[in-house]
Amino acid sequence: MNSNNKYVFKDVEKKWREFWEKEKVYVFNKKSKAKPYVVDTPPPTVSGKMHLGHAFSYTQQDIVVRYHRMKGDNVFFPFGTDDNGLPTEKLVEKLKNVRSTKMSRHEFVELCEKTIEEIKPDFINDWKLVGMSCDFSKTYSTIDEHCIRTSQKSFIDLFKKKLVYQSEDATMWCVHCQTAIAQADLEDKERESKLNYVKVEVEGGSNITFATTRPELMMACIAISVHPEDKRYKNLIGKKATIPISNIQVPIIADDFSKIEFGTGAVYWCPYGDIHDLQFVRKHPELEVIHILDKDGKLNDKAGKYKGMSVKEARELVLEDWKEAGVLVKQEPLKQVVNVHERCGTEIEFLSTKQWFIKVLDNKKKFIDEGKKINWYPQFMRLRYEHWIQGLQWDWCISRQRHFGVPFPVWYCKNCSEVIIADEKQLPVDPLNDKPKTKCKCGNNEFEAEKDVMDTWATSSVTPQIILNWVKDNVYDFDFDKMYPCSLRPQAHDIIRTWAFYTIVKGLYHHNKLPWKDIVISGHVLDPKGQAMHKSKGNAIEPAEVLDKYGADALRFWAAGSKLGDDLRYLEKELSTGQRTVTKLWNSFNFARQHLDNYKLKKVELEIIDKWILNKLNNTIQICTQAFEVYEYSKAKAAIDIFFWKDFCDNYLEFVKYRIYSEGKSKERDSSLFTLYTCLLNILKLFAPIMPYITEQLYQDIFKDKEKDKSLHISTWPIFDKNLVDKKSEKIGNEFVEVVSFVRKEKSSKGKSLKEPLKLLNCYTSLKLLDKDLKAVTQAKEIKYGKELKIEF
RNA sequence: GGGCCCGUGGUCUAGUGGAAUGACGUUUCCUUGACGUGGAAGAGGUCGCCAGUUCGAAUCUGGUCGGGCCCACCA
Repeated sequence: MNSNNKYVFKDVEKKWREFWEKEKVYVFNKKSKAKPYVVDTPPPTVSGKMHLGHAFSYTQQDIVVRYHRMKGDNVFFPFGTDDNGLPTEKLVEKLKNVRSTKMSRHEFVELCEKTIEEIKPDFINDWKLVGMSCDFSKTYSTIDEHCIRTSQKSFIDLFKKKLVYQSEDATMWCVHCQTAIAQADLEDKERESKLNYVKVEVEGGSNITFATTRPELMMACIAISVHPEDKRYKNLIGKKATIPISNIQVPIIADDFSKIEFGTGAVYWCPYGDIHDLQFVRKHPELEVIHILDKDGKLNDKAGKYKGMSVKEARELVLEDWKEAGVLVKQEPLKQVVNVHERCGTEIEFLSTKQWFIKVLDNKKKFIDEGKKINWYPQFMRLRYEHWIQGLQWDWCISRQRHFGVPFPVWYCKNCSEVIIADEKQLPVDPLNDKPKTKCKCGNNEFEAEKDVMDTWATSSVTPQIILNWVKDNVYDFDFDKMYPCSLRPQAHDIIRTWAFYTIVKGLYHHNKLPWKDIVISGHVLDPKGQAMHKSKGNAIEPAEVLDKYGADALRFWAAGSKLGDDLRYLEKELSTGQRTVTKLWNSFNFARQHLDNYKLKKVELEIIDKWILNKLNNTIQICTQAFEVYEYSKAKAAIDIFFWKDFCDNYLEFVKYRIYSEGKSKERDSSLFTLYTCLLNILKLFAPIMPYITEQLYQDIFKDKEKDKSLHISTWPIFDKNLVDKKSEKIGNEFVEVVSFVRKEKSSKGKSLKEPLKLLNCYTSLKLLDKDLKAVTQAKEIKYGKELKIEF
């Protein structure tokens, strides 16, 4: 390395990435007796390419994990991918231009497996490029045998504990994906709708007008309700109304669900138009539900002339028919918020189907109480968890009428319909290919397989069990009972209601123990205007571009700048700040190494200025350590950044140059070299979690022979050294800085160079001890000590 | 409608009771001894608004306006 040496981040990153892998620097050491620190890493959904949001949040995780590793914890930082279920199916459909509904299941599953194998290596590599210190020696996939085994064991355990049940009832249904979905899979969408007022005849010659947004369900109408206190309709309660066109006669009943003020106060009920229909039907068991909608969203036989039409088509036609019949008396525009399936944006319907559910409603209080025992960072994120639970209206529907997912370990007896659960020893099981180990209780040996697959969340909610070897198949070499729970769950805030919640549910149900001690919630990356980044909006930035232009360390430096849990805008200029920090490190260490090449660390009597900077270093170590302990990586970053750039480079290095360059051996020079060495090494360590590449390069260049650790990243985290604390030197040093900056200001305001000599400097008596330093730094020919601060050129 | 978060120089941001932090931008100056992707100095803020608590409020309380997110939504 010489002064013309430029830092080429691409070469450096590649070199150390390969080194870390070869030397197994991040591989979990099961023989270590240190305290284990297990990270329940989020398995990213395989989606072709990493996006900037990933780079952002995974970097933040990696930073805190690297701190723990250096601190001496025995870190297990696994890596897996989520690559089954609806998101994967959607991806494969898009990449291969196919529709799963138009293929055989077998064919489609094979295509999924093949496609995933094609794209996964590059996908995982993106995580390595940003410098993730995961143990990549073994990665899991949520559809591999180990995970299927774990997921199926989870199901069986819940089944035995009667925490999972099968039910045939109205459930939320996506007519596009043609599967049941869970409450957590919903998203809100505002739409312009019309409230249609329809006048219908009532027996005895009177009439009633109801208002509806869903004309298409007319053929399924089973009742009209009015508020019991509504004076307008009191005399109609109990009578029958005739729905036009269909000529169905329905009762007019009293129900306080009908609001007197909304619409006309009269509601027509066509189960299932929305969730209220369910509640209504349960309240009125005497009414028989008419199922009019098929799984594909088309109206069926019971829809009469509207049979075969989609909801949208039927809506138009019914309105036309009503208009023609003269019963559509009014239409008013209505802003309506509807629930849509988050994966495809399709408005959900309610269909009566048979599904598997995990009980959650019965234990809301327990989940909330237990949630309080987890350390949430930032703390307020716990409220999102609690509010979600409070708002839950459904048990957790885990069955999906899809193809590529973990199969239920379930058969049905062809004779008596008994549910047969697989034996735990035969997992993983595919009921379509395998058979139960024993006959049915009724003696029959013929079975029908459960064809549904599990929702991805049903599997990703057991990541702690997956990584800690609950199924004891030794894919991961752990004693589950000793290792569970994990130390940390890092994740983003949008999946608190799903991943965090479901994982807690499973942990409590299976082990009656929370899955982790800490949960750290990260934010999202936004575009420069503060909008969410979406490929479809065209404002998405690819990490590959950023890595190519600025390097991983600069990207990480940027990601470390957001406050814990906060969203962060992507402003390109902030990447160059990171890049400049890398350059500054490179240059300052480049300077220092000329003087440290043959230096051996030895104890010396320290100069006051050296004690001053070591005090600052100590404070910085303390601030960084405390910040990292509570996952406040951005505070740690700010502290080390200021220490390095302002205190160390701008001040300290300038203060000691004259001693460093002085000829021959001297106490003063030795003191400066000791301090230089100590500061530099600790700066590297403090920056190591944030910028692993440049720091490793400098460590290997300058310190490797002297410090012995094969990698900076498994060297020890700096410890606050009481012996270096010296309040008196700190005070004098601060005064010294004050005088120096006074002199700099005077020179600057006169347009003079900082090297301009001074004829005379008047300064405080307390600095008399620093006469040599002052003369060297200010270029003063003569210094007079007193109470004044004054200069003469 | 309910809840949570936020509102600090042109932009972004630190700061939960005691003289307003840093970055970017901007202006002036400084290049023989690591770095001009640098250094020094300067300009620029009624800390959204109003009221209250306090000796003292960016910080606490109440209200208000504005932005973001989550949840619920009326047939």
